[in-house]
Amino acid sequence: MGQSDRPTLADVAAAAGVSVSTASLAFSGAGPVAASTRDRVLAAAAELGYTGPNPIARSLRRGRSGVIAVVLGAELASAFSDPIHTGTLDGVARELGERGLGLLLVRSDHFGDVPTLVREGVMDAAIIAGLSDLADPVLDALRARGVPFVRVDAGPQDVAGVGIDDAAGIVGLVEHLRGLGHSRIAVLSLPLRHRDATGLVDPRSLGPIAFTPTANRWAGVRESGLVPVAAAEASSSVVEEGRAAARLLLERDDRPTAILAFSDLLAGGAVLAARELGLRVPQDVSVAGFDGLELPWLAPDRLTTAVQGLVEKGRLTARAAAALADGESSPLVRLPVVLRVGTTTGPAPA
Amino acid sequence: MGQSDRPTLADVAAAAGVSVSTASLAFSGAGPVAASTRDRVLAAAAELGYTGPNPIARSLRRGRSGVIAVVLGAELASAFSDPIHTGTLDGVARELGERGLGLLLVRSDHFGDVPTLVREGVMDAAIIAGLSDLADPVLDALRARGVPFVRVDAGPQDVAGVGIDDAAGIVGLVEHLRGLGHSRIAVLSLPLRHRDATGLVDPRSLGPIAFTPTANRWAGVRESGLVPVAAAEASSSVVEEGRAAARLLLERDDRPTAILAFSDLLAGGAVLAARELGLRVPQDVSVAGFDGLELPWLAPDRLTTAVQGLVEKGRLTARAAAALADGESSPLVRLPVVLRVGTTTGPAPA
DNA sequence: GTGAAAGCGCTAACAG
DNA sequence: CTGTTAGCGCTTTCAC
Repeated sequence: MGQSDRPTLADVAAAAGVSVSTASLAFSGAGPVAASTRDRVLAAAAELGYTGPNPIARSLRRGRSGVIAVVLGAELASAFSDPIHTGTLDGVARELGERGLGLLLVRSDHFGDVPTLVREGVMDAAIIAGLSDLADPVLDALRARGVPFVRVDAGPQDVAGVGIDDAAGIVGLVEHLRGLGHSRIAVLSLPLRHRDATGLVDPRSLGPIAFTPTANRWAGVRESGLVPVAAAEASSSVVEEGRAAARLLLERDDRPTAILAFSDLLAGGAVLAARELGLRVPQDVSVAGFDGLELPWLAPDRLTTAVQGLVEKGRLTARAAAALADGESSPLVRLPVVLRVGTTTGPAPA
Repeated sequence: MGQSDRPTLADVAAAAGVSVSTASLAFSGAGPVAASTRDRVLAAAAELGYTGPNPIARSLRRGRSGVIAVVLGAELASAFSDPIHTGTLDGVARELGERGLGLLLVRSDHFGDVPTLVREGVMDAAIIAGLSDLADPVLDALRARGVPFVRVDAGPQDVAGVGIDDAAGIVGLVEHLRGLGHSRIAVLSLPLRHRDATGLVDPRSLGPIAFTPTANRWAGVRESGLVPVAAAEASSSVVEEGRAAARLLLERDDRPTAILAFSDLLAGGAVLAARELGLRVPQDVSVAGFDGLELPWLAPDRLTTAVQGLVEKGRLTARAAAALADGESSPLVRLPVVLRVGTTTGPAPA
């Protein structure tokens, strides 16, 4: 069953009594071939069990592989378990699949070496998801190879790529909470830096922020003019850490009347924490999230959140990467987010 | 920044004043080269910005691509959102990454055409996840190409591949429930067939089962000697459908004292359904799942479940695929599952 | 230790 | 419409 003894185009051509180039045309359709000739070639191919041109040889000849790499920076140690990543990845996979482009999936541990595949893998372009630093060695390796790339969640430094309008989303949420009369609002932040632990932070002096979405969302907080009464950082965007961080916020003496969480998983954790502390949501405390996930386990509650189109973001990113692979340039796209009011936010308690 | 005008090994060889073959050896280390010569070659390479042999040309020459395809049968319309799939995929990605093998991710819609990538993508072997039918056109296409493949969750028909001991897991769960005094046990099944709707089913006449894990788990039910008092089928393994299906079971006149769900997501939904109906878990009704997921949102409860090693399953599958790519054969492996008793099962009510 | 030569399987000019 | 020719960039015998 090895791949070694498969027939080649030359075999097919010989069997059909035509030249290799004609046989090639019969398969690619990229040139005039008499119908009868083509049929003869295809018949010979079927006879020999030839299933089509060897894609590697084709790639070598064409100078293009038709493969886009997706590099997952697994600082979360869980790129696959974060619905934000998988949602985007789904969009990427759909778009590339429809275009007949291959998707080479590469895990990068970020704290380890540059993956072999980044240095030697076959790819025409790359999509970078979840790496925080423009000076990342992975990016350096790609630059050295001359492999163009786009970043998901493009930061302010980027001139190309796809991102969402984080800041506007946060501003919308803050306005929503203010409209409900909330003045004591706490922020439950996504991680600020690698390896940070879950804990309270001072919202007035955060220090440098390593992750673009986190930075963008804090920018939204500033833009909205909100001065949080308190802030906590979760070590990663998972329910457990959201619960732990929210607990720190809710056990303070000056308990906030609303928690603005930077992700829906964190917000979901905050709702659980509130319930555990005997607080009613939203009567005693309102909770808002970000991303627009469906969290069926929160039922009958539904999160108030800023909805981003994950699949769409993935598709656009894939399209950008395909453009780069074609030698075209692609613009910086910033997708809008839409406020979705659920049942977890309500009027501020008196 | 195109890939087109990159230096080749010939350029490097010329610059270093050696032959191409020597330059090749300097990079691959697969032959005797004087240290001084090698240094000269590497210096010339650095000078020219040559980052190493073109992987496509190397593949063509070697007749191997170093790429393993992972075909996701997306009958769930959600291969990425099911933690079972992503967990396995994570294991596959880790193992292949460590071996320097590429992972070509291919989505297959199952009801559409065979994806172009399955027919033309570059791969030495393939891993099939989530396709139900051995006669699937995707598998036919791979066979025609001579691409060897392994299936995740290998069925009884398979002679190779990796699976888990579903039946033993179910038997263990049934024994656990029986040990607690339960005699009225209902089954909350994974989908039996494509496009089935969520609803009650007759456990004594299920008809043909299209999905291997579902079939294997029902086999476990039979093996345990359990005659369920009722059964419901969920249209997919998600919390919502588990909730809906469990509701149907719990609203019956002869309410079961325990629900045995075929997946943790379904079980989680069942816990929610019970709570909504004012039933205490486990005092009024016990719920057991399967898979061993962590569901932090169920806190403070923890599911009683049969734990499978998802990452390990992925790693073994990848190892099997790598063996196939090397022309070796690989055995059928069936991984054990381990009963984990949580807080959602307890003594049967009097 | 190093070089020359052959060729992996295919496509794209270019002639005819 | 079809055939001839020339590589794509590399690895690998095989001589020297």
